[in-house]
Amino acid sequence: MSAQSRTARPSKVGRPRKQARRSSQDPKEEILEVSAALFQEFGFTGTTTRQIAAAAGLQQGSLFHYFPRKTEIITTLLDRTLGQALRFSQEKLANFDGPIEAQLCLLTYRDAYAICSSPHNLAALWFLPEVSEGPEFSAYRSKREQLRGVFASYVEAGIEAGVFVREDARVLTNLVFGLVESSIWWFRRGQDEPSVAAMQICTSALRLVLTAPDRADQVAQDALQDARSGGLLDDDPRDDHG
Amino acid sequence: MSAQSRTARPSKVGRPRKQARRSSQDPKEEILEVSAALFQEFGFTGTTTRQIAAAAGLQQGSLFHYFPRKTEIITTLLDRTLGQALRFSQEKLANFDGPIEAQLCLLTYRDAYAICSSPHNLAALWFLPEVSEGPEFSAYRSKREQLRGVFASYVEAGIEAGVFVREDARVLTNLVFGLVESSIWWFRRGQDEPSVAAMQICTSALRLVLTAPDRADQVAQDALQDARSGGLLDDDPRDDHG
DNA sequence: ATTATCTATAGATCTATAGATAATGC
DNA sequence: ATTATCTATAGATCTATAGATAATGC
Repeated sequence: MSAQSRTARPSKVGRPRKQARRSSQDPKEEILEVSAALFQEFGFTGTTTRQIAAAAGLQQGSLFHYFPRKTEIITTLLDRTLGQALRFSQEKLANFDGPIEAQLCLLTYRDAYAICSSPHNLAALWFLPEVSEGPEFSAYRSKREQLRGVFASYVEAGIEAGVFVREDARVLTNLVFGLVESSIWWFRRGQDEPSVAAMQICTSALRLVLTAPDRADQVAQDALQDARSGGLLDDDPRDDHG
Repeated sequence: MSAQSRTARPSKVGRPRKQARRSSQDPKEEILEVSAALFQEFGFTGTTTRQIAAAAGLQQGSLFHYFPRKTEIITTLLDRTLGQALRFSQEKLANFDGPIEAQLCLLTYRDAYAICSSPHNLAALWFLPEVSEGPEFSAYRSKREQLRGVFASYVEAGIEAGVFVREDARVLTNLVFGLVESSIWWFRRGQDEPSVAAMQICTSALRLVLTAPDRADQVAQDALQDARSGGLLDDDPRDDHG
């Protein structure tokens, strides 16, 4: 999380590795990266510390120099996934005074973009059974529920204003949230373009909620142009939702 | 799968259990049920045969009388999840000659209903990392891809006919499929009503794809009424998609 | 002296098997 | 005799720790 922990620093001190390093990355970062990939392939319990160590180029026991327990690897990853998304909605979006449909558009765009542009599909970690059910992760889950709550508040405001369809707000929120998160499963990293996918998702979300759904395309285009010229989408949204 | 395997038959023969049975269900069924629940809580690798046995009221070793290996428990469950959904689209829906939007409506309704009405949220098993990535499950995955293919063919036909929006067919398919499957994560068994949720989902799907999205509600209502009077939705869609 | 690694291993699992046991059925 | 169960255990893990080792830095 700290700026320092992300920088590459191939330390010279310490006993040399059995197998020479290939990557000149911070070992801790490398462990996190390979773990993210392995967790998605084998699950959390299904991934062994031996596998992680091998993928990161260490011996099994050496892993514990960086993470005292296996669980801390995944909690570190989870910690990184929602911070910016929440900050965006609370700091930037809250001060953006466009119509409610433009606000929901930006929220969905931003979140979808974050999911799609994250290099290791970190958002998928929330769907690991251990994470979505285990008591040791409930603090992380409530952070995610907070994000869903932001979606809910915008959906409710839109219904209230008569701009969104008068349907069950909870279901409507979940459909929008589900639409955004579906990109976790179909977006192809390296082949698809995050900004294109995010635009398709945000337009689709508007078609779902607007009482005048044919306006969706226009609303989405205008909202994004507005936001861009207002500097609302300036910062790189990477390392956001995952 | 066979009719017989689902019937309750509390056998009198054999050594009595250490803990007397509570349920008078077929033990094999009981094992499948508790396993489904445990897999969702702890994952496949994260669920031990000891946990399963305990939940089913047996000793750990006795489990292997019913399933020679742990993997066969989950493959049996997966086997049950897509059969009817595929059969519906291939046999019934293929012979239904309504407009393309009505056909997609019925497909989404039927699939969403199956997901929501399944007692143990079996559709969630597809999202277990071991299942969605492991080579030993690729045969099961391709069955699921077949279902996605059915969705794709309807979406493509609708675009071709000019009734659906001219967007990337692959993305549009995935958004619709994602919308349907999102119910896996938000539908509350026992609280929400499957038919209500399925109707909301199918209407929303139409709003996503139709060039005239304001027609969505009307199209969905008409399509379902038509299908019901035509006997298309007669059979109980339980034990379908999961 | 400090650090990053290695090696070896304790202790706790976990799956699956072998063989005993206690019912019913014939 | 057949069946469904139990008990005990082999063999293969898996996480985490302890202590040795091989670098750099002072």
